Amino acid sequence: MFLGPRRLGHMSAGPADESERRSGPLLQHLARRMLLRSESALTPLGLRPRHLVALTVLRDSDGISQQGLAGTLQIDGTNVVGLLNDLEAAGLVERRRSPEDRRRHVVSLTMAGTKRLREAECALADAEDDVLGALTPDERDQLYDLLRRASQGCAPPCAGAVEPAC
Amino acid sequence: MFLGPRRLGHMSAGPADESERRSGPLLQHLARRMLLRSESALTPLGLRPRHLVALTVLRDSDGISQQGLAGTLQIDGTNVVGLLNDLEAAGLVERRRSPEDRRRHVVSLTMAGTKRLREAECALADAEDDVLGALTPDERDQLYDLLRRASQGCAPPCAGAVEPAC
DNA sequence: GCAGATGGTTTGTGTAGCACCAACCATTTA
DNA sequence: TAAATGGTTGGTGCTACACAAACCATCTGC
Repeated sequence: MFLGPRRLGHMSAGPADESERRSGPLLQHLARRMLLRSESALTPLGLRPRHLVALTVLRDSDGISQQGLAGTLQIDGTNVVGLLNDLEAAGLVERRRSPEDRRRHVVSLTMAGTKRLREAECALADAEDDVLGALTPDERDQLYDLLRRASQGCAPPCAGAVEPAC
Repeated sequence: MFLGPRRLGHMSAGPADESERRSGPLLQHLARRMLLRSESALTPLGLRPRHLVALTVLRDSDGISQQGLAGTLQIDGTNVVGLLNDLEAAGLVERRRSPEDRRRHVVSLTMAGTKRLREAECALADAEDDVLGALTPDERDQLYDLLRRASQGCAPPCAGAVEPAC
């Protein structure tokens, strides 16, 4: 395919120049399409897409506090409680009190959680084929790496911090 | 469905070596982070993130029917009506009756819509810096291209674009 | 021509996933 | 000991949808 990115031409195929190539809307679009397909694929596993997001984040931030998780997921702390209640009731995550500060809960994946996450990822194969069908396997791999790096990049510095200045 | 194991990696964290590298949850995670930041950035332009998604899709599928748009955005037709009402009231899109089938509305960006979309994309710069800060400019470019290609590839078959390439 | 299907619109109802508030306990810090 | 903090619970409200019903204009097949 000739996909001439960022060439200013007569036809308005895409953003006019390179300064406006924003991933945000595309991210949202594809995420929605993926979300809809994920729901049905995850139902047999007793999970919802947001649970999977949490598990995925937890795999990369094991031992995070609930506040840290709230910061990474960018959802209110009270909703994190409910989310973790679900996951803990299913035996997929574990809340232990932090030895350093016994007010804190240290959240981590259990064996069952790791296993379930892997199963869920397998179950998402069809959804991904559907939504990312236009990409070659190699490109999907590339995409995954980029998303993962971006995702990790926005967690560690402020994962457990209270400072909103990051 | 038989899924062979992927190639072995040396990465420590993340999916186990043979695990499936699914972009879905990451996509959703990053889309949410982007969404939250986009909202405030778009408010001064009188737009909401979903409007921007629609405009972005329209730029690539100009002359699509409302049903086609509903299919691409994967939202119910009745909600497309409301979405387009917003955008048309703002003068950003245009609904014309299709000459071939006068039941249809052919939707396209107006000049103002194209311009506003570009402005919005500029306004999203900060949000993107924030969410994709871990990626180099080059990688962001790469990401954009992948997302865009995936997004274009998942248009419903013969959705009714101007150029019926199929 | 006519019946039925189709594209779009309106209205109205329901729901999921959140935010946000207030009260509370356990614990840490000043 | 008082105040701040991490987490929990219960409650309210909002937004972005899905979904259904009724409707008009138009197209299609007989």
